[in-house]
Amino acid sequence: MSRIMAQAFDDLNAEQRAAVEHGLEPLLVIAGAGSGKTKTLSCRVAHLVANGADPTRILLLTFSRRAASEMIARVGKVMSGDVRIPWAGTFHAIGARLLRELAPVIGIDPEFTIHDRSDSADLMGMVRQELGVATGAKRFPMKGTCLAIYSRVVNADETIADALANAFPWCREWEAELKRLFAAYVEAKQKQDVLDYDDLLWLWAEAMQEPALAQEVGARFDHVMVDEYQDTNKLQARILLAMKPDGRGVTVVGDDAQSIYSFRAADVRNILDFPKLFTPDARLVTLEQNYRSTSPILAASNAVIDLAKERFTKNLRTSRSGGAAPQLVSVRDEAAQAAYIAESVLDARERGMALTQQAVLFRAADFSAPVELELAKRDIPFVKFGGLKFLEAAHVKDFLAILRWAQNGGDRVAGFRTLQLIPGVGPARAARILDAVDETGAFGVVRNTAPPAGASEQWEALKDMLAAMAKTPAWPSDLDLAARWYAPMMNERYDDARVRVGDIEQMQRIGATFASRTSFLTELTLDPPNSTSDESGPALKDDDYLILSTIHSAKGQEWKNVFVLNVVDGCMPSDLGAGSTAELEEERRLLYVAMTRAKDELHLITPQRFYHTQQGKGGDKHVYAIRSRFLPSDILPKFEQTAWAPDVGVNDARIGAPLPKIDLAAKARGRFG
DNA sequence: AAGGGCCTAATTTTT
DNA sequence: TTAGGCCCTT
Repeated sequence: MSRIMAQAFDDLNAEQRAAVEHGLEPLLVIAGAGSGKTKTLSCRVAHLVANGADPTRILLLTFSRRAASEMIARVGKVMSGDVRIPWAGTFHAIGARLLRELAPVIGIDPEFTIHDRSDSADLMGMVRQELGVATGAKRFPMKGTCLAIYSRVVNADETIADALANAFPWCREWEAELKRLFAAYVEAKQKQDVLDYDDLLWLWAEAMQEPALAQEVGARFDHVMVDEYQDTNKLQARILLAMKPDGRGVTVVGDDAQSIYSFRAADVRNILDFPKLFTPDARLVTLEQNYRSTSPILAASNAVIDLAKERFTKNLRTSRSGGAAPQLVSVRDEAAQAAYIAESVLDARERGMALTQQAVLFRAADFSAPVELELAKRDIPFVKFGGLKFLEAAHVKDFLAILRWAQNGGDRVAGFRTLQLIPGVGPARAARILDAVDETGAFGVVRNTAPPAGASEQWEALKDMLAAMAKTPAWPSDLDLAARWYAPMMNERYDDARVRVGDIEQMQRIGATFASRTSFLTELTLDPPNSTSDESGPALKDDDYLILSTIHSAKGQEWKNVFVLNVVDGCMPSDLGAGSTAELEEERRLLYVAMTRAKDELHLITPQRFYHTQQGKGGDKHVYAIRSRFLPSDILPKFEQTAWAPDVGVNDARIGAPLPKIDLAAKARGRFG
């Protein structure tokens, strides 16, 4: 046993040690925020390996990509030398890997392409159009909504009727049409050798219904560990149980107080009901000692989660006494909020706290826009996580579509997009061309099609490019071929082509690090660049930078100094999430997750007014916001309430104006009563 | 059949 | 504000 490992083991508390040293029987670890969950899990892996377990026969499943990389890094750190866990990743990534391997047995093409959310929505849109379901007088759900419903049906293992009733009640009248639509969507995917995210789980689960396959796959792994189990859905639970019916070697870890993904059909019952799945019950170990936050921060967080309707875990305790109470900061508006953050961050920096030890968290990705502006103005470097935009940009999608279509000529979404880049080719002609695709793929069909009038040059170029790509799958030179073909079209289409060219170059750089076209396209879909720093290159990585993150993306992370934006009703809870009780409770847990990220200092910020976005420059139309309902007055003593205003001056006439007196309580009653 | 222009409705969180 | 859908012109 290495010294690092011995050290890590010595630091374990009794509960952590129990989890680490537990044997083969099924094990559930309820691990509260900051209770050393990752440490416990990685020590358990190290302990198993030290006692003779084969690392290649351990399967580590996580919910998010970020959790996966964190876990892999920690396991590597705790274990001596260069022990690697080759089977570690998200459910989706592991699913993709297994399915490529199992493809011949389960009747799918091993070269399948994976569609991301927007590709899937596009295909759904095409099918929706063909089926003509949307022609009536009443509005049929939009393509994105259709996909969301489909996804719910698959992930929650529900019927369409139940999914509609549970999550999309306003679409209930369309049940029959949706059923037809989904049937056609599934057929389209199969015809095109395309899988969507849901297929990665569903096909895996279905393959495991075949006992021989389940036995074969299950027997590959002596240990299966699942992190963030509270965020798994019914389908994922089904996969786990099919692989390990008796639960031997299974460890699941999670915290029901941090369940925040029910919009993705995550079902907290998975973790709550886990022990009873087995006879005898699975062993339950509870970690309630928090090592992260100071006691005032933890007390405030506990107070927030205490108000939850339903609780299964007890309050956390900490030994980190002392420290300041969390701040509840009232500011005039979002601009002042941004200024407050910039100044506080710099102030903390002066006190010796690195920017990477500080984070700004928010409910929705665009809340951070004013903060980003302010930070840019003051030259404070930052990296933003969540709200991924890079792959959503039209030019990036175009570029990837070219590569995808070359890879899989049957991929209609990719072909449709690529073909329409050519002047004179619209939806109808593109569809006609795609209908003629056979086993000769994209190159074959282009070769056999007459060029559209007036675009023979581009058509020839397309043919040459596809020919070159088809000849020898030469990676990464395919990237250059695609970029060179696309460049003139980008200039035609976009006024800001110069900026976009930079993105394409970035894609080329990223792509060049992959071994093959297949692995590039697969990885990019399953693990898209999730921070804006990924765009601006690795240079920033060495520097000190502030973290901006959605709360969802912040899960599992911790920082010394945490700012939470817009802790007002309408933002937290989000107006959109305040419908049902269940949604509201999830919003509450979201605030809890945000607060428990903080180690030493925590600031909840409440801007008093939000300006209307549709108005001229000097416009003063605004609405008043009230403190989040998750912070009722009786828990306010857990906070230090302050008001903050920026120094007067600097070309903003609004700053420094006297505040009007308003009855916010009355406003609140009027708004929701 | 393509493409531009206008109107309308939706608007979060992630694999 | 913007993305998507629909209609009208070329």
